[in-house]
Amino acid sequence: MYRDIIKNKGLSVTEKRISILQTLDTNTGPMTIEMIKEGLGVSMDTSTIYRSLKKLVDHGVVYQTDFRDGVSYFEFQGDHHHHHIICTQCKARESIDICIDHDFSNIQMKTGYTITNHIFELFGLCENCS
Amino acid sequence: MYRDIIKNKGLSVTEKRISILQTLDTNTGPMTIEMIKEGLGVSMDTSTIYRSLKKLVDHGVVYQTDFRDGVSYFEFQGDHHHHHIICTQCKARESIDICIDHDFSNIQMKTGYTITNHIFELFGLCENCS
DNA sequence: TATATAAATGCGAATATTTTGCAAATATAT
DNA sequence: ATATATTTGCAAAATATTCGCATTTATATA
Repeated sequence: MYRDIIKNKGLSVTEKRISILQTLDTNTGPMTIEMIKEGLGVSMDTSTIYRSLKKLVDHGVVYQTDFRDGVSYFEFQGDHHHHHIICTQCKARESIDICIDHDFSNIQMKTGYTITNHIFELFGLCENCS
Repeated sequence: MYRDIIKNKGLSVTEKRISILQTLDTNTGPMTIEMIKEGLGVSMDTSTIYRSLKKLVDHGVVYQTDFRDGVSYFEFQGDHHHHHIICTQCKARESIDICIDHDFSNIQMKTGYTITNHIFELFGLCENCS
């Protein structure tokens, strides 16, 4: 339940935030703010979407990523999340089901940080563009 | 030699590009476009810096990353490059000398992509902000 | 359940990074 | 040395993202 996910992170539970999570979870693949705004049933101010997502990302509920095309992308992150590979020429994009080591406890120890989320993306040339 | 690095990637060798690489290599830590512009001895148009960096990044000569503060960061990438951990609250940032598996040959096989570069960054709360 | 405090939201506008088109200059290949 | 392809500067435009403030909504405590 989205309500619980939000609550368990110590965040305020609002209808807006639930809607955002639902929208991300329903759609497959990363969404931009614009896409989320359209995907939502309800009307929501853009700044609200930005602010909500920032909280959700910082608490590891949503995966935020960057495909270097000038916009941020967001994806619901249940227990898993996946990464992507992007063609720097034609901008094609695929999900990859790997496979970086997500155990960051060493780094937490060394740095003293509490790690809540991360970004990992691969770039290159797709088969056609190679 | 910067000249050779550029040439070996099949890119045109220009004084501008050499200067950019030199600037990145001289300074320690990730630089924004603004920082690069100031760090350069010579005058260079902003769009030239952007365009040059795009090429250098796409060919794996420069590491481009995103700390989610609205600007892109660039770092010279010799044989190594390093990743970072960023505090989502106070924006503090440290380098980490790990340690993700940089052997992407499996993924290249599976996807057919030729991987030229990637991004990997950790986010969380630093000791003070925890 | 009612009340006080804290946090989230909408609105409007501002900020500033990044991109683009075109002509001139420079690099590359033959 | 010449022709072709690429890069650069200039100036302007596009647009994602952020911010302040008043209002509404959520949370915690009695």
